[in-house]
Order: sequence, then C-alpha cells, then structure tokens
Amino acid sequence: MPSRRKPIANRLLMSLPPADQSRLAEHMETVSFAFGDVLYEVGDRLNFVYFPESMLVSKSLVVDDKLPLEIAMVGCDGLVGSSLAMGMAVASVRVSVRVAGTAKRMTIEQFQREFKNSTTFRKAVLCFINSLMLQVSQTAGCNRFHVVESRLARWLLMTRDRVGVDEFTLTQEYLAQMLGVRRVGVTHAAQMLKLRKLISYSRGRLQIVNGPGLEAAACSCYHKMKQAE
Amino acid sequence: MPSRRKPIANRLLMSLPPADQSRLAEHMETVSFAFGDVLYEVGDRLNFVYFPESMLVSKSLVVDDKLPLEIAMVGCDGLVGSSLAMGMAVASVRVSVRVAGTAKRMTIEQFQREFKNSTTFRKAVLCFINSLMLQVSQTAGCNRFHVVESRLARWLLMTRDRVGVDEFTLTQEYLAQMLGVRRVGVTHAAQMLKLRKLISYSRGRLQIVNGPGLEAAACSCYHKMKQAE
DNA sequence: TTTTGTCTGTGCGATGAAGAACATATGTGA
DNA sequence: TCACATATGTTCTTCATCGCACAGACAAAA
Repeated sequence: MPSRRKPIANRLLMSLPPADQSRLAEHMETVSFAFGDVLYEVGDRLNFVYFPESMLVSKSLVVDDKLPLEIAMVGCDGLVGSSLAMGMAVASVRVSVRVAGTAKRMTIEQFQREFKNSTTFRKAVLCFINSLMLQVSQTAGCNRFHVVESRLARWLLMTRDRVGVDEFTLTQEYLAQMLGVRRVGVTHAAQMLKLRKLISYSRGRLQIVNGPGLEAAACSCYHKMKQAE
Repeated sequence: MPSRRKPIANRLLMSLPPADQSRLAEHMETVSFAFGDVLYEVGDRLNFVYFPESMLVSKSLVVDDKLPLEIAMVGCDGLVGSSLAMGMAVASVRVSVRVAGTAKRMTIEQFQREFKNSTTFRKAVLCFINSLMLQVSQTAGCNRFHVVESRLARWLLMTRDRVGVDEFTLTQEYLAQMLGVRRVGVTHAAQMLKLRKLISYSRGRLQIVNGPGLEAAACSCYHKMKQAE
C-alpha cells in the first residue's frame, strides 16, 4: 500500500459559493475508478461530467497507428468533459485513469443547466478550460524541445502535485506511452534519475526520493505549468 | 502581387443572427495589419478582441531561449483574445500576423458584455475555443510524431485554406520558426516538395502548385484538423 | 519449487534532426 | 551597374531517439 493520504476534494467544486455547492451536491454521486479504466474513448458520446477527487486522469491523443500520447492530466483541480461547456457532446480525446480513486459525477443535462444558469459555476469551468489550454500548449512545446529525461522528471512531479503522494504505480511501458517514446527510452531516462538518487523504482512501483533534486532535473515547463494553474 | 481574392468576412461573426450582428457592428472597427505585426506578446494585457477577416495570425509559444513555436493558427474562422471569455485578461502566448490583412476589433469591455448577455455569441465563442483546443492538441501530436516534410505540407495547406490563395509571402527562415526546426530542415523538406512538383518558391514567395498532391504528402493531422473545424 | 508472465535492462544499426560554418543566388537601392 | 542585404543551398559532425531483438530479474501462481 502506498503511504496514506488525506481525503482529497475537488478543488473546482470547493471554490464555489456554498449555495452552488449544496445545490450541485444534490445532483452528484461519487464513483470510483481503477487504474487503466477508460472514461471516454475518442468518438464516445459524453454522458457524465466528472470532477476528480483522489483520481487522476490522462487525456491522450491517438495519432495514426501509434500508441496514444498524453497531452494533459486532470486531477482534483479540474473536471472531465469540459468540452460540453463548449457545445461538444462527443469526446475528441481519450480519457483514461492514471491513478485510481474517486470522483464526483453529474449528468450532462445537469451540467448544462448549471453552466447556463450559474455565473459562478460557469466562471469556474471556463477558468479551468483556460488552464487546460495552457497545459496542452506547454506540453506541445515540451514534447518538441526537451529530452526524455527532463520530460520524465516533469511528468512525475506533475503527477505528485496532483495526487499528493510520492509513490505511484506505473510501469515503464506505461510511462513510454504517456511521453510518446519507446519503453527503452524511458528505461534509460529512469536509470539516469535513479543514478542521481532522485527516484527509485522496481517492477511497477516508482518513488520520488529527492523532490527538489527532481525539480532541478525537470525542464522549465514544470515551473511554467505550475505557476499557470 | 498575389492572385486577387474576394473580400473575406469573419465567419464567426457571420454565423450570428442578424440582431447580434448589427448590434456588434456598432461597437467594432476595422483595422489592418502587416506581416510580422505582433498583436500580443506574452504577458501583455489584452485590450482588444480581434476577429480576423483576410488576416491570418499565428499563436506561438516561447520555450526557454528557443525561437517561438507555432501551436495554432487563427484566421477568418475565429477570434484572437478568446482567453478573455475564460476570465484571463493577460496574453499567455505570442500572437503575430502571418498574412497581412484586415480584422474587426472590439474592446474587451464590449466583448465581456456581449459574452455575458448574448447566448448566441457566447455559444459561437465557446465553439471556437473548442476547435482551438483540438487544433493545439493535434499540433502537439503532429510535432511529436511526424517528419518535417509532412508537417510543412500540412502547414501550407492549412494556411491556404484560411486565406483562400495558393501563394504567400514567407521565407524558409520564417517557416522554420513556425515548425520549430532549423532553417536547413525546411530547405530540405521544401526541396523534396519542389522536386515532386507540389510547390514552387523563390526568395520569400511560395506557391502551391499541386494541391491534391500536397494533401497526399501531408500527414494525417491535416485531414483530422480539417474535419474537426 | 518450478513455471510463467511481466517488468526491466542491454546492444546493435539506422535515421531524422541539431548545430555550425560556409557557399551561392537574387532582388533592391545607392 | 555595383554593392549589399537577404534568401537559399551545401556539407560535416554530433546526438537523441527509433526499431528491433534478446537477455536477465522478479513476483505470483501452479
């Protein structure tokens, strides 16, 4: 078992005024997901909007016959299904669970009603969409310019920041998909970080040993994305 | 002089009901920009929202000390300053003019008022933000997986589709920045396309000679982005 | 304990692009 | 018409990553 963590609430929901929160609560239910679960496949019709709590999901893009490439991660700071706010009821990217946990969910009808009627809710959602846009943009630049090792460091840190623990379940195979590189590429990058005593890992469990050191090893994108939140 | 083209209106504005259009028209003025003009630098406070007509702009990201990398292009199908709709009054990417032309502009106060009060306007803006998100995402994947030659082909086609002409002013140096590669990389890719009689160019003028052929040479991203519009 | 499947590590050669320095065109203005 | 700035083309070395094949290492199941 990983180190215990305190219950995590969805920060977007928590930022709303009490009136909104209680009204929304009536229409939401808590669901939990396991690692690897797919919330939406490309082309799926959206039926729920999810507000991750302890769960962390990955939005990824399928290009040609290649394995998917992560373009954004969404945790307790956001929501899944924001394209509904923009009038798009079909998923255009793949959304899969990266760290098991819970989320609150709401039907799309309720979401659209709230988005239309509640100014505060609308603002919160739009604000999230903005930060999502920044994350996707920055990831695009990062994938273009930075080497695997720095990107791996960034990715681990971003994950840590969202789930609040230093240790997670993930294989190099999986990491390779996230970063859009070969597994061997991850092996090398991870070895370097391990040599520098920044992380440790074995058989599907990875731990951040030296957070500040890892931050130094990460590319500038990590800091940019952090302050953009 | 490039081949004449018919006057282009902003499609986002044109899609609005007449009532909206005439009300908005009162508060807008036409401005024109030259190639290379910068509408917004990163960190600039937004003061106007622009609706490109014949103008085409490029949104680009500055990573580290590298030259900027284009993450999206916006022409008569969209607007510049959409982050205002999401409560963000500061530019987070660079917006520069890629093809000279005209645009309509509106003050941010007016934009916010309209966005708040007009459902149709709001929907149109949100719909554009959604397609912008898709464009940025797809560009991210494209930059990761595809070779320079295909990306160059895609880029030329996307430009053509937005400005409605087959010939534009641009140097290889400039193209290199857009694609985030060296100028020499563009030289090679362009030579290949020229050899295949798909394009022709000399000293800052480039022409698409064989559109369908170029479409075949472009990566799948071109088609994906086209249908996502 | 043995087997099996999964995860991680190693060693090639090939390749696309980076980085840098230099060479050749071509249009513009003096 | 000549000089200069700008645009394009060439060449060479270095490097990160790819693609592929295979080897070791460990955990859980048989």
